[in-house]
Amino acid sequence: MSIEKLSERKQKILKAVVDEYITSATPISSGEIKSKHFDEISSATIRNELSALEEMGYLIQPHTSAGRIPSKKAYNLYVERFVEKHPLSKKEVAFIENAFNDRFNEIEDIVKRTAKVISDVTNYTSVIVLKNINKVVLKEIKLIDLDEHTVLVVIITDSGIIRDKVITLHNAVNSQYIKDANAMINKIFAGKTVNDVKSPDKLIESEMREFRELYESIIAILESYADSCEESVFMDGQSKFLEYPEHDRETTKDFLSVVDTKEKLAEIIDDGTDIEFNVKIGKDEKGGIDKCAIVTAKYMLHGKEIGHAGVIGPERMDYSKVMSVLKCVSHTLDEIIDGGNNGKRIE
Amino acid sequence: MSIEKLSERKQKILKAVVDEYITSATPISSGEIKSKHFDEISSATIRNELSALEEMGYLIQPHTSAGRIPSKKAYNLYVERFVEKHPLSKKEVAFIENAFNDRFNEIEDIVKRTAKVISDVTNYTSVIVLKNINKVVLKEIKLIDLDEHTVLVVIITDSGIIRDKVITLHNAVNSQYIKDANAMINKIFAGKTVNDVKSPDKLIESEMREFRELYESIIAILESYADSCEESVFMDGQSKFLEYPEHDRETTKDFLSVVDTKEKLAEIIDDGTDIEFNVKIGKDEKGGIDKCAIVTAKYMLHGKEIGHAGVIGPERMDYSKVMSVLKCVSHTLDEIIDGGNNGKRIE
DNA sequence: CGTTAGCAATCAAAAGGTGTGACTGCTAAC
DNA sequence: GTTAGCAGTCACACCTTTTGATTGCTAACG
Repeated sequence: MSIEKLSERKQKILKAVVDEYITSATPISSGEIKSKHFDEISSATIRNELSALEEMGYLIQPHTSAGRIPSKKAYNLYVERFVEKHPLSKKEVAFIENAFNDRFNEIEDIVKRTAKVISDVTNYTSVIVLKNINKVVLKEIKLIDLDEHTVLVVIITDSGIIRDKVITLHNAVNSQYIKDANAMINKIFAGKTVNDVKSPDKLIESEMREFRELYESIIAILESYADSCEESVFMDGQSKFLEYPEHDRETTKDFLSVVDTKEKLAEIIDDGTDIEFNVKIGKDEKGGIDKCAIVTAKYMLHGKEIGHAGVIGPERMDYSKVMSVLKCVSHTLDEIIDGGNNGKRIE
Repeated sequence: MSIEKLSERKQKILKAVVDEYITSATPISSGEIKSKHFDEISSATIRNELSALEEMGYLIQPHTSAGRIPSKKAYNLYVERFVEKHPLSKKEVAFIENAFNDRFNEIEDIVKRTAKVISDVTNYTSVIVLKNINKVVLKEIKLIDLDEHTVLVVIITDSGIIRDKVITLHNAVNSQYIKDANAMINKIFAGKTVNDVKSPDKLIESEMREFRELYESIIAILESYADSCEESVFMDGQSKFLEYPEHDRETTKDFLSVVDTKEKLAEIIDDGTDIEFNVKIGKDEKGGIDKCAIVTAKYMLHGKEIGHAGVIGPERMDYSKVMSVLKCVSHTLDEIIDGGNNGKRIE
């Protein structure tokens, strides 16, 4: 799999095969390439080159009398070398911008729209995974006594995301008790990550014995918070998966079982590597879906990673377009959020 | 489609056809019925009866030399008349009880488990829709000033479900301002439904002009709250859909496009009718999925409807089992929640 | 030596033909 | 009303043939 030296012409021919296959999904013949890309050389010459490319593992012949289709190796090379800037049409850019050009309420709403717009413009299934919140740092925990048996717990993190829950205590408590508990809890939790807090140590437990019931409830809330955040996965355009004929029953089943467990999906979309774009072609030990390509992009906000957006489609997906769309959506989001219009109408 | 008088024997034969078809998914012949259900009468007689049932629209013959398959009409009759109590095996009941016999944190967690257990035991795709919260009555809105530009808004409803959000104000405010605003807001909102509040009238707007920014933010939160609650849909076992051979490409696409838009799905699962079980067979003007049956059950808690749970499978689904499972899960949930162990380990 | 034309070889996919078996519908007798 | 018996039907499986696209090879060409 080292970088073999491919002659200029071989590269051009290989690119031609992939380009053609992306749109036609049928094996590409030497004649087709000649007529559409290389009218100056004969089909026989192209045949020789194709034969060599097959030898090198870039092309596959389904059967002797068929044209060639690209191998995974070819797609990987294609993504690495041949994906050029795909200028989106004015219509497409307008469509993307328009999608956000409307009142929106909160993060969830924005994310849903983002998923929808990506799926609509690319015509593939889109997935968005919000960053695992376990790494978020707790800023403050507020306890507010509603009455003597119920307390409202509000969790505030450094990213401003909060969660709350009303808990019911078996023993009656008063305001002072709550204040004391609050001080103690903040002393322990403030500045820690949700993950740190999830597995409390014995020492803390003994310190908190006075507020045992309250303390345990808070731990439970944090756990549930961490759990629920782990799975903030949004999808759109699932039904588009079946618009591609190579997605047969088996592949669709595979796709659905990945989609079914959000954790698996999140792992695939956000695989921990720190690069802008990631392309996974086919299925390997580390997951993926057979006969499918998954293109993911890291989404940033104010220099911080906020999540990953991805697209699931056939191996022969329109990589340039997908990448351009992911980039354009990212840009648009940036501008809108930076506009500070959070929660207001954009005008 | 009126209730035609079917002789006892016709009914028995029709039931036999449906029962057989549910397990075999192949057209049922007269001989099969004779050997498995009616050894006392001849296949010729059964043929005559089958012929009559076909005439009446209960059965369909894919072609002259094939057996018969049930029509939608047959399924509807079957569900109405022949679905008997299907005693779940001890293993199944234990499995269901076990699923909840563990620490769980909050409503979302319970719902996810419920979806999973229903899908696992029935082997169909499960869907749970939590009741549209728009009908929930607002009990109180609490404003808590965090600092002079940020206020925490907490919404408390009669079902104890709350939501909160930190809002940022452009103009600095003090505690007294917040207190006044809080009083005013409660005067207006308390006792109303979220839906009522979503479209405020002019009069209120003029009353609130002093607190305009705050007021508008709260309306926005309520709207977003209503929106997000409308879509509390949970699914499990999507990939099981393809385990049924009659679910071809077209049907799967249909299924996925319903699943794709949670609103559509929610509408199908919770169609507003006030009956315990609802069975939708095939697709009609009011939605549904072609070649599929959707069985839904109303889930109650303390006499109040909390949502609907449903199962999506082939038309020939095991209706008795599905209904029994839905009932059993409902029971188990009831017991666990009534145990008051909300947020604690069950022992 | 790379390139090319020409041509036989290959093979999937489509089209056509045949047999088989599982049913039914009908008829006539019970 | 029920039944046995039998002819009729038709999907399905299997095979063969045809078609057409495409290749690989070879020999000639510049």
